[in-house]
Amino acid sequence: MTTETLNIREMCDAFDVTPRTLRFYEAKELLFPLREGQRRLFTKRDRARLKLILRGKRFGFSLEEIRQLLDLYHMNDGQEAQLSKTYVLAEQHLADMEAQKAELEEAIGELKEQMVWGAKKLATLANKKNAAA
Amino acid sequence: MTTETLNIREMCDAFDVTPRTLRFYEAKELLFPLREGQRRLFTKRDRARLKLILRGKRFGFSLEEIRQLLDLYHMNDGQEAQLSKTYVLAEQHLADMEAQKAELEEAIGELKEQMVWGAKKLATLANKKNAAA
DNA sequence: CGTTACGTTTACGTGCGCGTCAACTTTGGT
DNA sequence: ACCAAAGTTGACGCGCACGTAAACGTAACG
Repeated sequence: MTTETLNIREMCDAFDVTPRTLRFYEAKELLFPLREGQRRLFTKRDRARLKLILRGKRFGFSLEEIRQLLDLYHMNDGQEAQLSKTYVLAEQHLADMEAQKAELEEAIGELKEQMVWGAKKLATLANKKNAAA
Repeated sequence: MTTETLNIREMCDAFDVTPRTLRFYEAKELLFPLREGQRRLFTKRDRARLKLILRGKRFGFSLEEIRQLLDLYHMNDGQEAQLSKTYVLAEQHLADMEAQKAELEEAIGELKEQMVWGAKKLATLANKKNAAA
């Protein structure tokens, strides 16, 4: 094994975030790096979680929402109550994401239409310039 | 024509936002309501823009990014330089949105997998309870 | 043994997207 | 004429997601 764990700098470089961000996420209980003395060691688990965190952010979820979602990807030892609660949460998130996907597709379609329109407008302007020359 | 323009309350009800939000968007030059005395009158144009604003927010764009995007849907009278600049911006936004769509699909797939896993776990726990009874 | 590099905690600062008064004008109803 | 409802402009406040500076630890290198 080359690098079982990453120190904070390696972690930052790997995910293009700042140390502050990683410490902040730890304080918010989104990450749980090991400690070597007082230094943080980020495990494979932390890397998987961070990937999901950054993805969630891109989808517009708050860190608190993401924290709850992360539990789903960590349903190892939970009791049934906790587990099914997490499951329900995941269902809602899934619904949100599929709604967002639908809206995104609609928005992409509309934006493309507008761009076709803009392209035509640009073409006519270019023609006028040529005609004037 | 029944209601050519909406006052602030009607606008709020129509889009489920607060007056503060509408005034804030106007201050940020995202909306340009007419004035009847000092009161705002929101036109069809404002309604179209607000719809796009709220959509943009759901996709995680900042108000400033949205403001620039809105110009595309308003390419009426611009000069060629401005227009082609806006077009380039739109291309980037489109690329962003399609990337987001791809990632969203991936995320949906992964989440579904995890949920299948969670469902199985829940099933085994339910079985154990029945067996104990 | 110093100092340089990297990491740590603590704490205050910042930009965004509004919320929430306060004080005032304008309008419609009785 | 009066009052309440609705709207207006400041101005300050707040939660989130970090940025940033200060003061300190420690490990390694020359």
